[in-house]
Amino acid sequence: MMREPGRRAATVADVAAAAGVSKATAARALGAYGAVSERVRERVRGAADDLGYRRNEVARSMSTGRSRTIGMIVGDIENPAFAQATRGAADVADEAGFDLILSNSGERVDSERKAIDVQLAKRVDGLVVAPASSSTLANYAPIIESGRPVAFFDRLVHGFEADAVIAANRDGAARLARLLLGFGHRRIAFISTLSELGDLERRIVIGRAGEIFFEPRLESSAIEDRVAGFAAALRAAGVVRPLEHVRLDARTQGIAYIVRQLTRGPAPVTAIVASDSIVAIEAFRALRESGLSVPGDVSLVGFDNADWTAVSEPGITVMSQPLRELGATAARMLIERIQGVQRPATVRVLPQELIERASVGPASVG
Amino acid sequence: MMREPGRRAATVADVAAAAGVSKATAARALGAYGAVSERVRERVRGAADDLGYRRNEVARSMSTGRSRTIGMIVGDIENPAFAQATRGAADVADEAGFDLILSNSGERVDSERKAIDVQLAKRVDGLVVAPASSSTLANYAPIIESGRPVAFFDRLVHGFEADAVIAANRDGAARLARLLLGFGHRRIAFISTLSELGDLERRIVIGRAGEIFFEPRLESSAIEDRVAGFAAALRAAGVVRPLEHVRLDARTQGIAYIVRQLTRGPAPVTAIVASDSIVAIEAFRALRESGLSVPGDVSLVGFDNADWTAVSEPGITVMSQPLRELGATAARMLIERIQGVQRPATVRVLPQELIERASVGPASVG
DNA sequence: GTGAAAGCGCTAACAA
DNA sequence: TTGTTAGCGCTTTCAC
Repeated sequence: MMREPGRRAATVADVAAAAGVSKATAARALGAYGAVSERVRERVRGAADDLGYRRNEVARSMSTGRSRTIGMIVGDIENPAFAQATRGAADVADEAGFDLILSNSGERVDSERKAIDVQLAKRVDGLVVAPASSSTLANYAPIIESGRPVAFFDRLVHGFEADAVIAANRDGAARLARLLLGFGHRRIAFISTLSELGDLERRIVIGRAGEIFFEPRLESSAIEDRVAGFAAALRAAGVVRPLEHVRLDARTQGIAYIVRQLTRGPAPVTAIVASDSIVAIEAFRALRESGLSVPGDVSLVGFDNADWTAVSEPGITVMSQPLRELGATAARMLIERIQGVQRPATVRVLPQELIERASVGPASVG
Repeated sequence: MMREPGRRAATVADVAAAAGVSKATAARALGAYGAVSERVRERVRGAADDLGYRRNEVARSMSTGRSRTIGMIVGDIENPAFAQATRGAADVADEAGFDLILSNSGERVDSERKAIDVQLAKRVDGLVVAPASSSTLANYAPIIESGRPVAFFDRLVHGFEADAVIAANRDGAARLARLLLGFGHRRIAFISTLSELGDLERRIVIGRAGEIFFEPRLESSAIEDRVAGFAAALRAAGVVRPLEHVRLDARTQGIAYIVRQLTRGPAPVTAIVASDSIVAIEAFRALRESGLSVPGDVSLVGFDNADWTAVSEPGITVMSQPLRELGATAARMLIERIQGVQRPATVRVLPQELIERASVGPASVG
């Protein structure tokens, strides 16, 4: 039914009056809760249609304390990886009757905190977040205080008891490294735009099973796992200083600059592992502009099976991430919690898949 | 201040009590409206901090009728083009202190209607939407009835008086076509996954200035404009049946199939215009798999300057869309409306930019 | 099965 | 400048 813009929207009270019943009865009929007789229900529904009634979800949230909305915070929507994860979460949410409020953290801890505050203020029923920092527990404390659940995805928050779903980054990175080692590479670079710089060598810790990790932890648990897997594979192959060519926080200097630097000098790297598809594409361009051929002069592999990696020349060998599943699983775990399922905090680890293309070749002699 | 999860959240009333003032005064101090003395403000703020008070936006929306939230509905977040537009809108919204609720329409009219209903029920202050159909006015009527503003982006809704921002598609398509014509192409295909099939030839209308349009209109105004610009350029160059190789709704048959079909037979096309980067990448792969070289056998151009188009071999010549600006401008227009600016509905048209790469060559003889 | 009334947490009109 | 009071539209006891 057409209603003039500006006229006050119909409320349950209006519908109740039109149907000749009480507000409570009308609300019950409209909200599909409580018990209403068939006849009354129909009468109310009819009146609602006539008046063009649409439920005010704000008022409903107000009285129930629940909003049927989940908040999602990603590093950057524009990054296709996050876009896919968002899609995965959105589909699950939609299926379960939840809406999604989306925010960008820009991978900045303070923006993330603000985003969390805002979403909490909106009384989202729970949050799905790709933590901007794996070591800033303080950002997530307000969520717990609010009594609402949270599910992390893509990265963990060290020492924070919560549901999370991540990819098998350590294993994936190790497989990528072994692939390169198998082609005779020894000087292999690892480049990421995330996580802080610093004296990685001094922070490395070898566990009793020979596993490698860092203390204190890196900013992003995903990068930490990748670097650890990468380093462990190199070390297992006898490379003495596996961290020598690791470059984190690459945005500061610029990926192109770093690539140039790494591929020059007396002992240039012969292979590069790019920590995501954005690093990969920039590295790929930088190599090209330096007149270096892939894989002739330098082999290049990356994470994320971005669409361009299939059509570039050569195609890029990548460790594909279960992006949609990451988002979908996080949303699913969160919704379970919202619906009251009780179980200890769980971390799910999803496998990665190696997609071999043509960007890896034998190490050039040098 | 740490609060045990589960304990009731502090409200203005609690803060007021703790600060020894009335609820109204506390609310004024907290909400930064009305007049409060400096001393009282500080006392209230202090009490709020102690109690870990965080404002309940739902309650605020309830009483103000405004939610500081704008709804955005896109065809598919996973499509990088929408992801960029979303980013543009999100940044503007954020800057202006608004949040964004995001929904996918999946380019389906009924899903879109549901999404609009839900967002309206959430009492968003306004909507930014990429209409799933340029001719289904009914979907947007509820927005007007609700008294809330809407801004369309990327596509228009014919006959619907509202703010909108689109790209100069007609011009862009014509430029792309002229580029190909200049290389001697005459049999040029245009492929899109959107808009319905049907007897395009019979629907074409030539205006008195010689301009081309369709009656009834196509499902997507963007595609309509692109086809019209494309056809007009071909016709101006003396191509008798400019619509002969136009293929819409390509998802049904599959892009690969269509490409194979178009490039075979006695009079194969020598060039393809892909209506977006997803069509382009699939067409590119199909050509490759058919053993056809680009641009040797077939030239390929597209819309959207997707990242892969710069690293594929050859690089793809594209008409770049002002995606971020499309989203940002729509959000800006919407927020102006929300803030009460009065002006007639406006349609902004943003220019497209030709990025020439290596996917266009002389028409192969045949 | 239905109704009356209270209340969610905030803002806003009015009074002091 | 501050306080009192009355809602916003819905859900939810508690009676009947």
